[in-house]
Amino acid sequence: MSRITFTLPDGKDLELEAGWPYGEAVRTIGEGLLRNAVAVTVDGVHHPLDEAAEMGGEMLVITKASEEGLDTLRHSTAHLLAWAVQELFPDVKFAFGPNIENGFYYDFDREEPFSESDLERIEAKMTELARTKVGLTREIATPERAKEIFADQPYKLEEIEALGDVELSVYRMGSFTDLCRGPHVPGSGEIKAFKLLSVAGAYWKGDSDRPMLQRIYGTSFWKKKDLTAHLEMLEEAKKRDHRKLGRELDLFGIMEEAGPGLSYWFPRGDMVREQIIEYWKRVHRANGYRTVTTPHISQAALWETSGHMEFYKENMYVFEQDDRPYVVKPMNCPGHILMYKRKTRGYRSLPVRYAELGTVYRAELKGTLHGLMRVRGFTQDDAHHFCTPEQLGDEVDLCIELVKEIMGAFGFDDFKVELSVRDPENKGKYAGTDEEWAMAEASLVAAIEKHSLPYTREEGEAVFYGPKIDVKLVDAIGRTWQTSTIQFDFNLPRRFGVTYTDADGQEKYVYMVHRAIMGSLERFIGILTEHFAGDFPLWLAPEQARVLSVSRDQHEYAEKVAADLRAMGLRVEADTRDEKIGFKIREAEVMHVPRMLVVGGREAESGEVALRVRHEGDQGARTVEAVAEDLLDAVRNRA
RNA sequence: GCCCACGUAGCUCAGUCGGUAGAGCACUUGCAUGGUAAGCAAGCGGUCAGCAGUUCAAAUCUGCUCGUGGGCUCCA
Repeated sequence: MSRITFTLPDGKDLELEAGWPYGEAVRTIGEGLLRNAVAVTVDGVHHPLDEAAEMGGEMLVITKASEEGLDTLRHSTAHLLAWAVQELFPDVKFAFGPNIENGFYYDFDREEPFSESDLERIEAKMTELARTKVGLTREIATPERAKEIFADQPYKLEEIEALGDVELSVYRMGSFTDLCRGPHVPGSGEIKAFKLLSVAGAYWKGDSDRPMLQRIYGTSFWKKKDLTAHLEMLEEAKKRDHRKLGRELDLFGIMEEAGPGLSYWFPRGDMVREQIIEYWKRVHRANGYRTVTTPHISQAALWETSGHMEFYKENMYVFEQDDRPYVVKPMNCPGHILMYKRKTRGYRSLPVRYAELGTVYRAELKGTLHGLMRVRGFTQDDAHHFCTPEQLGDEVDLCIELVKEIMGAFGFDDFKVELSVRDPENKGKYAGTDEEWAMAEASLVAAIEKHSLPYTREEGEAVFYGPKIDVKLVDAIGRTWQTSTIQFDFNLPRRFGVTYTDADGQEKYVYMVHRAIMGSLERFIGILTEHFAGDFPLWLAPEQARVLSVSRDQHEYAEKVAADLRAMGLRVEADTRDEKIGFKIREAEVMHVPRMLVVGGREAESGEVALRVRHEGDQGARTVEAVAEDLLDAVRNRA
């Protein structure tokens, strides 16, 4: 018997008798590790633990505790789902079933749509099949052999064809066989805590010209406890849904009569919006930006120059005036460029930074609209930096600084950064020179690293006109939202001839940076609503305090207290209806008013208020001055 | 745009087998002036999203349209 050698990540070598299962190699490292092992990878190829090892190589053990381990479980659960579907609906054709961020899905081709009750049946069948505790075994197949196995599975055959003449791997779990790279858990017995969540349509390979399949989504965990926690998070997200809170708290909404994707801001919501705008403008002016305003419509000629009429037309609202085509602006950049170009610019006057809360309209596909998160009319917190190559680093640095400062003001301090660069294989489809791309990328990396933000590099994810950084934030219940973006543009300066005169007297193209921090104001307020669950901090709350009179005799005093507080710049209303105090408190609580100032006979007498804090309850009597000071303090500290 | 589901009063929802609609809250009015999350009573309010069809009869069945939701796709 020959022996084979595995190299472990720590550099140590491990020997194994050829033909023994990989699990034995893992056992040599440790019994405990074997118990927690899911599968192994040798030279990047996945193998089940009970598979006979034939060749040595670099070995990695996938454990349950790792992210990859959980991904593996979810992928295996997708197979279990497919197996259950195969048992219940033998005529179904199978497409793909990968793990995804919080779970997994599997795409099926079936005439009849799956119903909610089908999901219950499938889930019950999955539980039954998982309990058979069969192993998940791997088999190597040539394309010819794979075509035999999947003779009646057109999607698998298409995939085998696409993969070409390579060694394929096939996984079997009970009577279900799938073309799959793996890895998988050792057996169905590992799959215990899972739940099917929804059915939706999905195109084969995401291509709208290909057949529409039925996608079943689900999630899976090692422990019941973790599944329960995840399902509770989903429940919590439902409770925080900004569409629901927007209606309940009388903040914003979409009017059916007016059309889809168009948001309306009611008095309370508009107040929140105004606080954000005021803060945003203050911060920008303090950081060397000049705020500007550009019109909502302009002649289409402007968008011919920018290239939008050619490449973005289906997303634009185009109409006619004076026999000329006009466009409702989908972006603010051309407007800012015109402003930059209104005078000649020398290198001494750069950088120029124009910022605008510019409302833009885009004809998004109807099916993609979603509350405030995806609308057709929205306000970008847009800015454009025009600078020299030497200034690039500082400009990007400023952008990141502002992202941290502004997001920090709203309580977000956990970010995920993605750097999107060119597809190195396909440089031809991008604007700009190699030199420009290299310099832009270097300045982005330098800025990210200076702020020691962890980031991922996404090859080929850059837009054609330049590399970019996208920042995602993590909210109160752990969800991530993409908000900020910092993008270079090597395209528009050339199209519009945006230049400056350098020290050497030469006219050169400016470097142009687009950036948005909140992204869309509407969407950002939607995110904030969900993040705070409707409990906006005092500086944002539409109504910071409500004075509640206990009985008729204090109505006048209540109005006076409210008026005094308003005079100090606070947002305060008085509830002087002839209702019981319990009723008024309930209404104020339901509307998420952070402070309630109860005034009865005693308080009217002493010139005080009884302070009630939302979520904390009755705090006892306070002077009006003390309450005012406390409120003003909270607003100043943006608490 | 595509697949699936849904659309009943301002809101949340009930409505059986097809027999032209109900509740709670909200609103209006009256009584009650009550001390920390819903006082009592009466009243008003619906072309059952819209249009067409089947039927003696449609909220209910069918088709189309609009809107909403879960996704796909798009985000030059």
